[in-house]
Amino acid sequence: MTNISKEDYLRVIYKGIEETGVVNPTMVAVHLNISNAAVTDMIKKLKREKYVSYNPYKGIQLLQKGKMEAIRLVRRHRIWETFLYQIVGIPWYEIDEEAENLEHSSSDNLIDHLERILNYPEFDPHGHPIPKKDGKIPRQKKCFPLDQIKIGNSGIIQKVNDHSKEFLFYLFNSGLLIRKKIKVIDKRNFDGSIIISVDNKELVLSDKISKNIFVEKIK
Amino acid sequence: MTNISKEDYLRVIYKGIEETGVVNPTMVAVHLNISNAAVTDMIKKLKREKYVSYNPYKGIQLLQKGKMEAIRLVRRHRIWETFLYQIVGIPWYEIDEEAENLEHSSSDNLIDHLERILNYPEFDPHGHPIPKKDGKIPRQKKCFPLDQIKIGNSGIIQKVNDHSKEFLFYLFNSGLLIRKKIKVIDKRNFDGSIIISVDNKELVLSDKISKNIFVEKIK
DNA sequence: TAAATAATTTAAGTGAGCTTAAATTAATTA
DNA sequence: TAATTAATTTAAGCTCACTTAAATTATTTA
Repeated sequence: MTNISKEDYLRVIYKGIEETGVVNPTMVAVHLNISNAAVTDMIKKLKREKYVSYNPYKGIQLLQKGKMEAIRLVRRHRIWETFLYQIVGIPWYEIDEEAENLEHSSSDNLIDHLERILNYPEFDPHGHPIPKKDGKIPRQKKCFPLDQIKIGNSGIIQKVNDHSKEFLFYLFNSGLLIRKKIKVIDKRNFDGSIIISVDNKELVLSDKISKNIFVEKIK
Repeated sequence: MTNISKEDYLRVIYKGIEETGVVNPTMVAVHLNISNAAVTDMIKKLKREKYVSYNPYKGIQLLQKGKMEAIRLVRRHRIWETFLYQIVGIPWYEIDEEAENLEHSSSDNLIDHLERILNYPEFDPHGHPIPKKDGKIPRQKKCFPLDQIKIGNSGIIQKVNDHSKEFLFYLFNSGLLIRKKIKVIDKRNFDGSIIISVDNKELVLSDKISKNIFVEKIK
């Protein structure tokens, strides 16, 4: 048994919209690693309770109530990540899974305390904005997935979109950290991989990796 | 639905034994606020999985496996309480309920980090010992419930056994904190209440209150 | 020691959140 | 546009952790 909560569904829907603009039940099922039938059930419930609107084949939308809940959860998650990283000293590539556990079991009051201790940070260690208590989301720098940067151009890593331990551990060991400057040296069209330089070293990145690294363009 | 976990049962059994020496299903049901029948079910399961031994009307015992699990949970709980109090700044009378949420969703690794930050504390803010990683429990000062202290004698508050917000809030506002020195001025036999002095003020405490305050005797 | 009381167990049932398999519906492609 | 493919829903069923009510068993008390 998995026992995923309503909150998890809302978070996945929210992040799906944030990242790809549209979310359908299959995407939710894949992300939560459950059957489509289970998602159908839960969407019915979320719809009945006015968290989402939904039309088959047209995608799921968050209604006011659902968006608020999702943002509250995302806030809790990202504040925990920042706290675990900055105060507790958990490594960058482990904070996501710890935060995922804690986010469901912390009161708003506790989260506000953590935020104060951190001095009201605007971004988490992966570069994602931390929603304020009132739901406002800090403005992000305009940035692009690394695979869209042209040969010869440079950028600063501002965000990573995949939070799996393996992916982040790889980036960590390659020195591909937030705020690092990189330059695109070459691209291989046949497999989409990309050659970049960081810290005067050259690295070959698969398209799967480069699609999940977001950089701010610089001259 | 309440959905109390196996861990909660073990914790209640452990603390029951710690405090009164013996635990039966009814006590567990009362503490967890569920029906006796639910406890019967779970005890069957805990027994089958070798966490506890049990004979009707004879009480529940923790087996090695169950004791280890319970101690692990108690450790997590008390380290969180200490962390929330010392590092996060949550008030004394609120840490128990926050910790109760967090204790189920933190890895051993996270707990070890918190313990290090706290410099390996031996007691939590309520005066209870924090089990070490290896399961060892720090030695406590010999102490007695306040209602057993004789008139004219003094003591130092070392532990409180009721962690409810209302109880602790009352103690907090009366200045009855851990390490405080108190003296028993008088007792009323007809209702078991007791008059003590703390910080040069006199207080009347019901027997329900004084039974939950543990003091170390001093001359 | 029999009756009263208290503790415990059994029985039947509920709701949440899943599962798989089959059926339906929509979108895409030949 | 018909056939194929993909997305979605329905149906039936499972487990878990509860519930209440009734039955049983042990302990206590008169």
